[in-house]
Amino acid sequence: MVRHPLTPEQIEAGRRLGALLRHARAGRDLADVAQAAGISPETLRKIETGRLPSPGFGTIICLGEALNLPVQELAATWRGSDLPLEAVR
Amino acid sequence: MVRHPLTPEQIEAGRRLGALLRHARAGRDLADVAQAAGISPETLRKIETGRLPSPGFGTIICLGEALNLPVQELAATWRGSDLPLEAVR
DNA sequence: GATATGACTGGTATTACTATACCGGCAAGT
DNA sequence: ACTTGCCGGTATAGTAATACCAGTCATATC
Repeated sequence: MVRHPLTPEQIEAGRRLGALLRHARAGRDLADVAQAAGISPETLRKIETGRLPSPGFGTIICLGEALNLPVQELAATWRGSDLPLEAVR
Repeated sequence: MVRHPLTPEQIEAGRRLGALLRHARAGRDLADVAQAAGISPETLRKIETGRLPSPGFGTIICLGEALNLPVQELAATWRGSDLPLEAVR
C-alpha cells in the first residue's frame, strides 16, 4: 500500500482538535485569527469543522500561538486524553 | 494560487525538527521507534533527514511520545526559539 | 583480503490528503 | 433588503506517507 486512508480514530481526533480550536477562538473573527496564524480563513474553518482532520504540525503550532493555547493541551486533545486546562499548567 | 509551496523558513524548521528527533532517538533502532510511533520506518527516516519538512500534527505527537520528548520542546524547535530542555520543564 | 552484515542514504514512484480558492445558500442581526 | 458569519460542495497544486531500490560506509566474520 502506498498511503493508508485516515483511520476513524484519526478523524475523531481531528474533530476534537477542531472543537477545541473553535472554543478557544471564542468570539474573535475567524479571518483575523487565521491571519494571525499565517493560514487562510478557508483552511482554519475546515480545521475547526473537522473537514481537515490531520493538519500539519506547524499549522497547529501557529494556531495555538494565535489563540494562546498551550501546546500540551492541543496534544492531549488530539490523543483523546482530554485533561482539563488546569492539569496542564 | 491553490496551495503555496513551502517557504525556505518552513523547510528550515523541518530540518531542525528532524535533527532534534534524530538526536532524541540516540542509539535506538530507527525501525523500532517508527513502529512504536505507529508510522513507517521510511517516513521516520525522511522526517529525520528533513525530506518531509512539514509532517502531520499527529505524526509528530506520536513520535514525541515514542521518544519521551516534551511537546513544548518540539514546538519550540519548530519555531526556531530553541530554548534548552531545562527551560521547558 | 574478500565477504557478509547492519544501518543509513538518495532516487523514484504512487496514492491520499492538506491548503487554498470560489461558489451559492442559510441564519441572525441591523 | 443588506451585511456578517458560517456552512457544504467543488476544484486543484503541492505535499505527506508509503514502498522499493541500489549505493555507501562502517564493523564484523571468514
